[in-house]
Parts: sequence; C-alpha cells; structure tokens
Amino acid sequence: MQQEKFTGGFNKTKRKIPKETIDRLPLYLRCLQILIDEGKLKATSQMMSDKLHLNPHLVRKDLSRLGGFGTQGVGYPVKNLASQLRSILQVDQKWEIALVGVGNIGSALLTYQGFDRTAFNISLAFDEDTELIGEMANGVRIEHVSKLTERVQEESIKLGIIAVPATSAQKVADRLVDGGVKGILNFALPQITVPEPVTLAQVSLIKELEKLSFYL
Amino acid sequence: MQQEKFTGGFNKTKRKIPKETIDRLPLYLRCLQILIDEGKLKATSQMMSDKLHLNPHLVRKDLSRLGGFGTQGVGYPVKNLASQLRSILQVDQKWEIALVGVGNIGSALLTYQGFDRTAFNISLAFDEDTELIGEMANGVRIEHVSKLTERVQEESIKLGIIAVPATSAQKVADRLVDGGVKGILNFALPQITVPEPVTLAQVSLIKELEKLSFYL
DNA sequence: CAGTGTGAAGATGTTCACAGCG
DNA sequence: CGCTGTGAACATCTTCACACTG
Repeated sequence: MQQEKFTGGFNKTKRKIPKETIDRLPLYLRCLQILIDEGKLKATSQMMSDKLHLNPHLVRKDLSRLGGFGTQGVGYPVKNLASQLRSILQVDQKWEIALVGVGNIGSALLTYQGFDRTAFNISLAFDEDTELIGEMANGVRIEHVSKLTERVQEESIKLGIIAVPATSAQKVADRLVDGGVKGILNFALPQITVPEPVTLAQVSLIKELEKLSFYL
Repeated sequence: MQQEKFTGGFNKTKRKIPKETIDRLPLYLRCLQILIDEGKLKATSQMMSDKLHLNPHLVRKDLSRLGGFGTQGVGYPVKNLASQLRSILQVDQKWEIALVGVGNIGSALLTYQGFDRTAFNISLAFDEDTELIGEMANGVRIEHVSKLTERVQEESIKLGIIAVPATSAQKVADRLVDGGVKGILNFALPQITVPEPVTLAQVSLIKELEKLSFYL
C-alpha cells in the first residue's frame, strides 16, 4: 500500500521488478529450501508452482525478470537459485533489528525462536515503562525509548519493528528514521508515514481479521 | 496471494468488488472513526485520501463500487458511511475466534487488549503442551488440540488463528476446517492450503522483513 | 524433447476528466 | 459551485503461446 509511494528510488536493476514479484521472492526461497532439504538438485517451474499454488508461467516470468537462472530443458539448479534469491533479497547477511515496545507482542517477538535460521536478529529493545528498563530478555537489555535515536545510530541499525500503542507509533517511527533506520515494520494500528527513502511494512492483525470477516 | 484462489464463491453483490478495494475497506473504516471522534459530520474523498495517502479518485471509485453513499457537492456522511462499511465487512457483530498454539505469539494474542473495541474476541484456545492445559489466560481456558474440531463445532466458531510451529500448521488448519471454520489467519511460516470455501490470510513476520531487506 | 525465456494478448486495477446533481 | 459518480484512457500484472536451446 504505502510502499508504492517509495519505490521511486530504485537503481536500474531493481527498477523493473514489480512489487508483486518481490512479494513472491520469499516464497520461492522457502520453497527452494524445502527442495534442498529433500536432496533435490534441480527444480522446474512446475514443481515450484505446485507447491506455492500459482501459475508455472508466473514463476518463470518472475525468475526470468531476475536474470534467468534456469537451464532450458532441465530446470533451475536449486542451490544456485536459492543463493541468487538470497543475494537479491539481501538476506545473505545478518541484519540487526531495533524493537520498540516490549508489551505483549514486543516480548513475544523478543523471545521468538523463529529468527534463528534467518537473516534477522533483534539486538536492541526499547520501552517507555521504567519498570522494564534494564531487564534482559533473550540476551537483549531493554533500554528507555529516550535513547532510541542515539543507540540506533551508534549500532548502525537499518531495520526497526514498532510494537507500541497506536498513540506513540508515529513518534517512534520518526525517531527510528532520525537514527538512520531504512525499513520499518509496524504492528501498531494507525497508518504511519515515513519520509521517501524509508520503506514501511504494515502488519495489522485487526485488518486481516476484518478482511476474513468480509469473506465469511 | 492464496486468497485469489478462493474468491470464486461470491454472491452477485460481492462479485465485482476487487480484492484491493476490500483491502482498503478497513483503512477507510479506521479513518472514518477518527473523523467521528473529531466530531466531523461529513467527509470528502479528499479528506480521506489525505489521511490514507492515496488518490481521491480511488477513494471515490471504491466507495461508489460499494453503492455510492455520498452526496454530490457535499461529501460522505461519516457516521452512516462507517456503519455501511461495518455492515459490508460484517464487523457489525461479534465474531468469536479459536486460537491454536499458545506459545510466544499465541499468548501475546490472548492477552492482547487491542481486540476490545473490535468485532473480534478469542473465546477458545488450544495447545499441544499438557503443561498448559487447564490454565486460564485472559478468561479463556486452554484446552488440548485433540478437542479442537469438536469444540469449534460446538461453539459454531467461524474464525481461527494458527500460531503453532511450522510442522503442525497444516494439520491444525485441517482440523479447524473440519470443525466448520470459514476463515483462517495463519502466523506459521509454511504456505498452508484450505479447501475452496474457506478463506486464508497469511501473516509472516519473516516474509515482511525479507521484503524490507530487499528495499534497503 | 522437455522445460526455460519472452513478446503479445488478456485481465485487473488505477487515474483521469468531466458530466451530473444537490 | 463543489464534490460525487463513472465511462474511458492508462498502467500494471498475469497468462498464454511458442520460439529456442541444452
């Protein structure tokens, strides 16, 4: 949604890749990881589209848009393709994340084990509640939000997660941006705004439920 | 993504409303609630598009597709429009939800206060861990997953949230569907599948982060 | 000859321009 | 006169058909 506004700053390589394709890249990657685990060496667009319930033509078009890593008559070399995708998504390196808001959702994210095999790791955590400050959660010390901009800058953090109540979400986003954060994942309800080069992803539980409710 | 596959079963009214429009409905609704709180009686497409950072033409097209609730030369009556949207989204009634998996994310959702002013409420919770069974969390007693299908059916639950590890996600989805659930929100990583009339919404933290990482 | 890569056709969604109405 | 509602132009994404190649 929001994201479209900010896709203007691409370099030539990324310029012509539709955001829908980017959306599917993580799916392809996960699919390939499964195939690797199964010991497969080659994958066809058909195999992948079966697993992901989409059209094989779309898989081929997507992959060809990224540079065409397949061999005609054979398919795609799974390991190689996976590392190409990781490189395109820039998940071939670790990204440290600043988490703001250690309430219900925030602390669930802090203790979440699912980051382990991924490119992501929460290394800073902030909250407003002085009771929480100094506490350790999963190896991370909770700091006061007033230190946010400063600490994010010190640690050169590029990604932030906002899990604070609606009222302070925008303020937190501004501080993250001030600290040099380039991508923000927002769990808070309100539609927040970020300046041009920063990318925003909104995840709203209520919104998803409302959509499901429509389709009932 | 997945959802497209299952939009085939619409009645005439819903048939021609693009899913992108449905996607924006919750945003319009939230925007209207803010305007109501501000004491506004009328809203123009311009006002709404400003708040939501989208094109006023799009707002008008969306709303006209739903039936055209505006007055020419004036705008839309906020209260009336809001209740129309609530009715279309079917959030003018309470929906009880079955939560499966009371781990990090699951228990965060159970204690989440954000449901309070919404149409949603978690009234059943299930886990595999026998240690957790019988415990109360936010007024909900945690039951064993083996009872899932039965209990969901008893309570005529129509919505389910899956917050279990990847390996059991599909099994849980099947049981929810067997119990008569019509919409599923899945927090687990794998792309699960549901039969035709059931709607699926995937929320994947890792996927969102991977997309952000691309845009960095 | 099996399966990729891709130009062209088709579908879907967004923006525009302006008619129409309170 | 202002703002909605909407057909038409435009942009974007997906599907198709088939040429091409290892």
